[in-house]
Amino acid sequence: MNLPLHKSGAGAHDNPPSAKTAIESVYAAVREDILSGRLKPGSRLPIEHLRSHYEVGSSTVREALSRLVSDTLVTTEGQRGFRVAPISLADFREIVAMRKLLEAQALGEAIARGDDDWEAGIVAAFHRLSKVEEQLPTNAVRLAADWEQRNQAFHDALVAACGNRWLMHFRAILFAQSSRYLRISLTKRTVPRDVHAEHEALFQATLARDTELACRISDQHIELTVEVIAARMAQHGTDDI
Amino acid sequence: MNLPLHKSGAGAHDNPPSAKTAIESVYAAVREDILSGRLKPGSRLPIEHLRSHYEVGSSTVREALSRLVSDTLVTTEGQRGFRVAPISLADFREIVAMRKLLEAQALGEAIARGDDDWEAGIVAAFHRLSKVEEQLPTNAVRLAADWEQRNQAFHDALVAACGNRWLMHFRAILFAQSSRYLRISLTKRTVPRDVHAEHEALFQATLARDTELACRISDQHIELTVEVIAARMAQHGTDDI
DNA sequence: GTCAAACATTATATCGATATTTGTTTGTTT
DNA sequence: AAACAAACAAATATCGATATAATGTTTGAC
Repeated sequence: MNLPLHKSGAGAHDNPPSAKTAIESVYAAVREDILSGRLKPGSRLPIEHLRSHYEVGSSTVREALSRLVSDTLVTTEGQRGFRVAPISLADFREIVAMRKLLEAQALGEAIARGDDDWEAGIVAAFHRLSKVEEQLPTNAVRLAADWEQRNQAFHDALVAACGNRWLMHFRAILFAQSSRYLRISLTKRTVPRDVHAEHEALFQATLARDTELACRISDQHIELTVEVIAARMAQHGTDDI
Repeated sequence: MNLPLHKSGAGAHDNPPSAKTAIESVYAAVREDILSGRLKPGSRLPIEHLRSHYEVGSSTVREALSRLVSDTLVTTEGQRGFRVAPISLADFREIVAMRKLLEAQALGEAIARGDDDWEAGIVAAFHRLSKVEEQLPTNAVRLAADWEQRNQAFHDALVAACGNRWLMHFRAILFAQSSRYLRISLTKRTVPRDVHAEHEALFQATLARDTELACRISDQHIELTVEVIAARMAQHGTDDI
């Protein structure tokens, strides 16, 4: 967990805007702590604990947690308080299935509708991602956060021209859920995989406007994470709860 | 809007469970008021107003509204309070596009995995729906609420065997959004349409396990609502905001 | 007559205290 | 010793009050 951050305009997120109000600060902080795994899946989120930790009132904490509920990062039942949403291999498989569906759909629409600005955005994002992926083998741990940011930016750029806001919304939710799982595998690589090659192939196919090929690569790209996570979770014994 | 309901265990919803706590009561009530159109799209949701109306504290209202935010039925920006999520024809078109995608996917998986219980559930739900659709032409207004409930139950039954919880979750969100629009057209029918025939075709194709046909019918079934809503919204001048 | 700045008003965001509920421990009974 | 019940402890849900920001209005200048 972090140090108190109330009224410090920090927070390098794009999805939850800038975080001006106290609720938004706590929302962003808890969200980040969940995504990063600092708050363990299934663990309780005691109000009083968070309240003193973030130095805010209890209602503020409750409201922040409430907003995380429908993001499905936090659960709440009856009168038993809040919990970090649990994870499981089965859940991850369902997330992956959905991501394949939505990502392919978004990619197809983006390819059909994208203009020159869209292409330029992809080129730029791919360049930034490539830069960090070159050094990734030697400096994996140090660059992990940077890579994750640029990876997301690249994938966002690919579908930026997709006109459907609902598709983008659901896609963002699933991406956040995925990253909870993927951070498990960031530190130690169990399944060999040339991620950069996948990204490059996706990059080429998209700019060539080859929808069918791009979608096929996207599917594989997402599907490959399953093996990685399955291996890690089996090894950790984290496959339930 | 409704009468106060705090601590009265009412609420005929299934999605938001039974509503035991005050927050859940307010959540369910506001949700229903939004879906039914009693709370107009884009209108403000002043805390004090709701507080006295539902006879609860302000924090309770805030928390209930917060949970509606990520359901995308309520919006909130900065320090400007809460609003009912706006509607627009463009938004509805995007919802429809997503629903076609997800409904077809869910239907396909359900057909592939469904067992006898699944079939039985469909038969029962279809029977219940048919009963009310027979009388619909003569008694449209009186049966509207009943029809809506059974219609949802039927469509839920069709995809009940789909194993992907995320798919079901997103589907439920979109269904709720849709119903905000569809209630506009429930009272007065502008575009002639034999809904029962569509339901029967969908019923037959699904039980025959003809995935391709069922998905095609499902697509058409959803797509047809666009014309209905487009006509109504143009006529109402509600196409923006 | 238009614009802008200070003020008043309204409503939001936030807080800490209180009342219920849940979970646990202790003590009693068969 | 096991099962049950009552009392205790911890944490949640809820409340109303206060501080703070946003909005609307009046006043004053150009």
